[in-house]
Amino acid sequence: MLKISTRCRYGLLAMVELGQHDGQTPMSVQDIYQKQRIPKFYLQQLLVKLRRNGLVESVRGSKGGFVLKKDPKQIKILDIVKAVEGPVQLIFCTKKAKDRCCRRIKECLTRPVWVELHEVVNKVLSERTLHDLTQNLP
Amino acid sequence: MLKISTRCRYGLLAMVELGQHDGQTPMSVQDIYQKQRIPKFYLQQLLVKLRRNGLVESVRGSKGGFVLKKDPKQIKILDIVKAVEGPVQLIFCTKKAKDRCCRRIKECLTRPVWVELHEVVNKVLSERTLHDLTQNLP
DNA sequence: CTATATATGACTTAATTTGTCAAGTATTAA
DNA sequence: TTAATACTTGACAAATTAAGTCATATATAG
Repeated sequence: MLKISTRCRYGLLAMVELGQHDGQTPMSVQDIYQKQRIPKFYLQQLLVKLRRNGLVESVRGSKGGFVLKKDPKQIKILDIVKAVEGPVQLIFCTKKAKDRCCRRIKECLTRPVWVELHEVVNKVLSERTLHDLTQNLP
Repeated sequence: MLKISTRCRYGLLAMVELGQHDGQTPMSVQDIYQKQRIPKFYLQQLLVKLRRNGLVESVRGSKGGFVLKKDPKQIKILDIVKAVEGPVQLIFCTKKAKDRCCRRIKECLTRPVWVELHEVVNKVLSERTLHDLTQNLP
């Protein structure tokens, strides 16, 4: 429970790798694989998701690969997590989805903690950027 | 990823139910089931875990059931979560288990976010108590 | 004694995660 | 143009974890 999935870890690792790279020439899956030893086919899948979510750009053909699409300062960690995993929903009774829960009063007595957790996690993930990680700044 | 498991939700629901109860006479699995509709056999398992972790006391035999073992103010939500699920480890490279990770330098560039998440989650769970929930206080 | 409860551990079933593969399409260096 | 390189897609399989059930044993109030 509440474990960071490999999808997330790998996804962030790949992004950090791209962030460390020159920013001009594309890095191929092979390149990233050689640095991080993330299973190649799996990594590829994740990169596709990152591309579809506008975080990286792909360059096809020989010498192709992937490049960050934005300034690392503009890339929230939350964006990366969402890209590879979908929205971070610790519970299904946030404000937006309130109708899906709380039919029983007692259940709602437990809700505040989960909501607080949900908020605090989303806060951290949306305050930190890729830049924070590649620059070793707080 | 990062979803609250039913074990946690059920476990906390059961504890809240016990917290709402008179605190003297035991509540049977059946009683809790009737309030919360948590699958009976599953609930039982969870209660056994809560007992083994010193959060509830069991009274066997007719009119038996479960009672909170401590003052709700002394019961951290984290205790409950740990009881039903084991330690909350978002990642496996916290200070204590540092040796199990970070063999690759780059991987550690991603570590700070996960550590921060880990800490923030554990903080919330250990600051909130059962009493906070049953009393609707912040 | 008996009805009611918990205790325990094994066992299913379902869902999710993680990872692989194959066949195809696109691009470019040479 | 061609060979090499790389991305695209969707299906699939293995492994792990979560969720839920059951049978049997043990304890106790009345």
